[in-house]
Amino acid sequence: MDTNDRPYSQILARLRDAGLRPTRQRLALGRLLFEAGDRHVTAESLHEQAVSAGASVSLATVYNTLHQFTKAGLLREVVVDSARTYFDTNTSDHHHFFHEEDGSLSDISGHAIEVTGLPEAPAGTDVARVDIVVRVRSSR
Amino acid sequence: MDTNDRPYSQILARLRDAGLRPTRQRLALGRLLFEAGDRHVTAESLHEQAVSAGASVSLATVYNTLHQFTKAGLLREVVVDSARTYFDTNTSDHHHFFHEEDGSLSDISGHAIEVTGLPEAPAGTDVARVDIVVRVRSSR
DNA sequence: ATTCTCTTTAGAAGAATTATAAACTATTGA
DNA sequence: TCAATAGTTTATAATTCTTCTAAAGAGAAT
Ligand SMILES: [Mn+2]
Ligand SMILES: [Mn+2]
Ligand SMILES: [Zn+2]
Ligand SMILES: [Zn+2]
Repeated sequence: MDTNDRPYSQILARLRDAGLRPTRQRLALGRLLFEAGDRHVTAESLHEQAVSAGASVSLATVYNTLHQFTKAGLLREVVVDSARTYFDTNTSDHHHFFHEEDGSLSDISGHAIEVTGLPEAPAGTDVARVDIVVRVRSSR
Repeated sequence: MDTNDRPYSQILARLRDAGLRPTRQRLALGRLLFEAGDRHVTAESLHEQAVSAGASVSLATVYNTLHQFTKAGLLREVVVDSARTYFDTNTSDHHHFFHEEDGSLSDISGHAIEVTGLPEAPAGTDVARVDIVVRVRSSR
């Protein structure tokens, strides 16, 4: 009943709502993902963090969990690099700065953004999403 | 001196300007890429097309050539799918519709597009490019 | 022609991701 | 409580895309 119970129970509730059993692994990954504000992770980076935080979880489970969380709407995928998949804990409408040099992402709120001049979607198709990626590099 | 000489010599000139020897393989790939209007290819798709057009070229050479052409400014990469790399013969400022179902791309001219509300690039960085991907799906 | 440099290629290797199937664990309900 | 059940984890193999290696081949220069 101390203040540390809240995060746990929030994550428990998220797992419950998603129909996922609150296993040791999912709780550990859920805490890493959702207790620290918005995050952009790859399977490898989250696995490393979990292991170095003392959680015993396999890379296969990290992949499974990221995909399950994504299907449950707790995460979304961000495509910015054809070499690896990023997962984003911010599921609201937003866009990204992508640092090509170190592979890091930062959010651009979707509220202020407006795109004008887009043609209609090709005949027979509907727009699923509009993604904007601003690729940046260190100046000098 | 017939009309078929023009495309060849255009591609020869492009290779020459890029400092690339006009080998049988580069000419064949260059013709497939540049004689048919704007194209979006993957290494695999271009290799298949080359082979079925009777050109004898290895997949490794297709990868090499796509990267060399990109470095020379004849192609650009488009990141829309974390599973494979697309190369685009349209090197002008433009954006894309991406059909997630069949992996096809189509161009959105950059001229008409305007994005408002973008924050400044993070401190110490410069914008290298802004990419807009409109993900579409078949309606119904 | 000879030589030099660049290019191609088969095959190995690398990296990210997914599949398999056996061991494990949470949940259920006797 | 305690099986029985269904869901989960994981080591390991497999897959896919891409890059590397090093030897053979081909264009360019002399
Ligand atoms: Mn995936
Ligand atoms: Mn590449
Ligand atoms: Zn984000
Ligand atoms: Zn294009």
